[in-house]
Amino acid sequence: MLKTSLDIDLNATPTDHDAPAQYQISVGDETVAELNMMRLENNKLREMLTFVLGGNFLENHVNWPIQDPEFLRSNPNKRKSKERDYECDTSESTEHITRVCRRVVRVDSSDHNPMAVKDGYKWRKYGQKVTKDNPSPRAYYKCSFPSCPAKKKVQKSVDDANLLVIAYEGEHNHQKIMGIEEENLNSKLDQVLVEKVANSLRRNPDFIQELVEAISSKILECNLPALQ
DNA sequence: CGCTTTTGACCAGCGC
DNA sequence: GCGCTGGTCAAAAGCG
Repeated sequence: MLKTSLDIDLNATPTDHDAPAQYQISVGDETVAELNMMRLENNKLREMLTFVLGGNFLENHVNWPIQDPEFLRSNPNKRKSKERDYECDTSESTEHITRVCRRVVRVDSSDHNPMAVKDGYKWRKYGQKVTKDNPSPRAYYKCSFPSCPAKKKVQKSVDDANLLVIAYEGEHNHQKIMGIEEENLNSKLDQVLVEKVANSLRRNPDFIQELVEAISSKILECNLPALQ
């Protein structure tokens, strides 16, 4: 039976890809040399993929909301009993309730400016306070748009200084001010980056050759048991 | 000059 | 009532 899927284990060491004892077959010296060459090329390809997929290459281009233990701890708003915390809840209620939507944003350790986190709106800082449960000061922002009630609170996470905890309160009564252009620009920059890398790899005959040989050797490797 | 940031003072809710 | 705490105000300073 032929295998049609191709699985590449990037975490595996080169020896992991050596054929298990039950799959080993006797071949001539010339074929053994070719297989060794393929293994070397496979290793090269594996290193290239590890470089592209690993580290901060992709991570630095993404800010993603994640679950943070700090969010899961209850943090009741003691001041105003009518306000209730929502985790991005969009449910309707007849009672006027200020909606609070929290998110955690991972920021680069070299850039701790909360305003570096672009969310599409223009904010004006109106206060800062050191809270009891967190040594990092909490900053208070209001939306700069006239008569817009939206606010946000920004504070570093207790557990990880590279995490910013942002609590949005209230809803914007206007369209995004400046973020649309920036988000489009970032998206276009990412697309351009991906296209450049892809074009660069496509133009590199060595890469194409290595890719073809790696895939063919992998297919060969997978088919060997079936041929037995 | 206009806008933003900083920062101390003030206000209000809650627990004891 | 009092103290603690979080949230807001507003004047001064900073910046482009």
